[in-house]
Amino acid sequence: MQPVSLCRPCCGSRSAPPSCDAKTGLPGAAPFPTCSRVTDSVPAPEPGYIQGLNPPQREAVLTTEGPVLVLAGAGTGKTAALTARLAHLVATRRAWPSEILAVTFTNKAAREMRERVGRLLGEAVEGMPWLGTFHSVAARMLRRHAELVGLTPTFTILDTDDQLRLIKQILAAADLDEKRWPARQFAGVIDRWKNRGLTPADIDAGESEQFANGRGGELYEQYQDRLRAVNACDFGDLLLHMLTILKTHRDVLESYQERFRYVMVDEYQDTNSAQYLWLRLIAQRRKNICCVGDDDQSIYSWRGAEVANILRFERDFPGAAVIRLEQNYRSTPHILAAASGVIANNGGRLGKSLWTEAAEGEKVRVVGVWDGPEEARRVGEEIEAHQRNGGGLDDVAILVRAQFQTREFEDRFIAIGLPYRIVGGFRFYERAEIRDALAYLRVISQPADDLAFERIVNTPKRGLGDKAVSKLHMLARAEGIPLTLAAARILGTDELTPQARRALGNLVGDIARWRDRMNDLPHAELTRLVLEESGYTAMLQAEKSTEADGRLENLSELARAMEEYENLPAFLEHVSLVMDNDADADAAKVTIMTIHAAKGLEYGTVFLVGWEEGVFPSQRALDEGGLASLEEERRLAYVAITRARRKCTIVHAANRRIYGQWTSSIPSRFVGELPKEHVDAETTMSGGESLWRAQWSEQSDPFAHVARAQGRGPGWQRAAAVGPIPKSPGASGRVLESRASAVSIAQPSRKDIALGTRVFHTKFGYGAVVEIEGNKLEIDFEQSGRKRVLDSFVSVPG
DNA sequence: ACTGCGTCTTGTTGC
DNA sequence: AAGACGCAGT
Repeated sequence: MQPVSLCRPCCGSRSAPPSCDAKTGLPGAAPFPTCSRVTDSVPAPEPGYIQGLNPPQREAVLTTEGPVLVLAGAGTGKTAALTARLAHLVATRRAWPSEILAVTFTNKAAREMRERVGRLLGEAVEGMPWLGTFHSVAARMLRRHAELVGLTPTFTILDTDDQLRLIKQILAAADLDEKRWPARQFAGVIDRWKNRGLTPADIDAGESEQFANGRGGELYEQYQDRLRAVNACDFGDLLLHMLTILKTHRDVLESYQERFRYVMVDEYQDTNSAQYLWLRLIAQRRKNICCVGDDDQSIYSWRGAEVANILRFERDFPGAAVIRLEQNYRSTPHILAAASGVIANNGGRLGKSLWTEAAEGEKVRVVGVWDGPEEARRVGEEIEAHQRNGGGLDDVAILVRAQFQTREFEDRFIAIGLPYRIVGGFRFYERAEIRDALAYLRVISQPADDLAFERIVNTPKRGLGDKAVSKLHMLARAEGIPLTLAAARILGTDELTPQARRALGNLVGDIARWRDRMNDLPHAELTRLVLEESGYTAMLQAEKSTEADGRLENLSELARAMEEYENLPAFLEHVSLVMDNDADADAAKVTIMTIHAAKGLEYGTVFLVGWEEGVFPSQRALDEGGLASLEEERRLAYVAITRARRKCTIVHAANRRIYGQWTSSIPSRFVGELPKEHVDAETTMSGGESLWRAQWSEQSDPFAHVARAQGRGPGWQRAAAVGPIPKSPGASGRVLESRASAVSIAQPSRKDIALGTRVFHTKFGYGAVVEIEGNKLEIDFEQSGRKRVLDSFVSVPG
């Protein structure tokens, strides 16, 4: 290991650099062990993967030994640096591709990295078996050691749906009221435990209190037992089980510590505790771990991500080199400044200042529209204009906060014939027919998969209802065998009605036959055969609706997709881990997706829609998460803006239908946080300004005079201001409440109000405070009953 | 055992 | 508003 090419790691400048540290100005940057060898004045030719990298990027690539934290702002060429680093490690023979662990969060990111490394190195990437998402890498490891946690290597990975059904069964068996203790909630509790790396044994009484009056731990254990019994894992288990194995089996841990000479982690700010512990165990020995991340882009705390992991990296890995990538290659200065202006409102950041050499470009536009449909119309028109100017659709994206917002755009784009693609949404593999088909395949390849069996036992209808299935369950539980086996055995008894017995007999026979054919029939063919013989296709054909036609099409699409995989298990693995499905990525289309899904991507033209209080930031974040979740929403805004290369348009609507109710809304506070000098605001509703004015009439809008004095539409000013809601025709009391909670975080709560305080409200009169939640009060009014109001609207008579 | 109807709840983000 | 769920009817 003595590559000559490494001898010029310092910034790559032609003249001998003074020192790396001086150049980057970074304290604690690890010295390059090879620097001293730069002696001659004839530099070796620079490898291709280094060319075009800026000094800090080079440093990130060439600082191979020891812990490295790369703080990479949005659009700073993080992936370029990461892939070059990978290429470098391989090209200089520091490690074989199979000796590098490289984890990302999304399959997209993993795929991209694989492709780029491939391009840098030629064919050499063939074997990068350990490049993938946390979950796919963990699954791969777990399959090798499954028996250490009581599974077989063919275990199934359950999706949320299966998981929920299993939990429901357990809660029902425990005789818990499903209303009082919803399965969803318990799923959340389990998830959080697993994210934190806690097994049932780690749940103490306090933790256990989180569910069912302290029975949480016990139920968690039952759930895990049940999973093991059906030879299955949920997502959290992939990591948790591996963690358990690494902790309890020294030999396994050491083999991985030995194997992985280098560890690289993308999007480090998104790691949860389990992932963090897993990484730390593996990297502990060699300490060659390079984490890349951006605390400002941490947007997955709801999934257990701990920003703390990145904030404390230097403490975890003493002597870590910290490298900042701050030159942005993506966006115009206006866009960058807008994003920076918003994110500057957050506290506790590591701090980075992005800069760019790009030409100034256009300011960020803020557009106010009347309502949701008009928003879609406006965006549609602008995209058509963009097309007329020769712009391509592939370079345009519409980013929404939540999935439900895509609907409006979909409707509109269908109407005007604008090609679009919705990323995420109703994912292919989550559709009922696909899940049914997969369940058949799971039953065939995995005899213990009870959940799959339950799913298909009566789909299509074959007269096996609840009664028959519960008898099966009883037998299975009594004998401790999987349902498929119980089914075969129950046929020999007279437990079932003759009709049910015949139906079940057929099914059992079918499954046995299909299993036999698994080896001689290509799996795609097998799928077609199963769908045909099970009567599933017939069932859909009988429906004769356009919907059913679509489903049939989906099924043949499924069979086609399978052909690309080596065998059935490989395909099933792919399905359980892969969420994105790019069926027809070829045609030029506008992309509609959530901001979360857009992380890591970039587009020339970006529309950020629905920037209204309650939508973005989302009402839920405002209600439950306090400041922390508001800041996460703000980071989301930062991610959103920084997706744009040249053109960023932010849209907010004055009225929107949410959960079936028309709601009038004020612009998002994030709109108000955009630095004015980088923004062009316009309020172009089809009704013109007058309509806006009429709506937000002065008499009911105490801020109208402020707005007018500023010469802007009132909504604009209100983004930052906090006040009562103007009455609009559709506005109801409920709107007022939700608005109140929307702004509550910005205000400190009052000191002069306590439970029982008698207060006065200009509209509702006198009443007593019965509940205080931050600055929201619940007041029992003498005249008008109980209401929730903001404390700033009441006075204490005295 | 299945179907249709009415009632109820429940509403983000995704590996 | 939409989907899940429970109930009664066939």
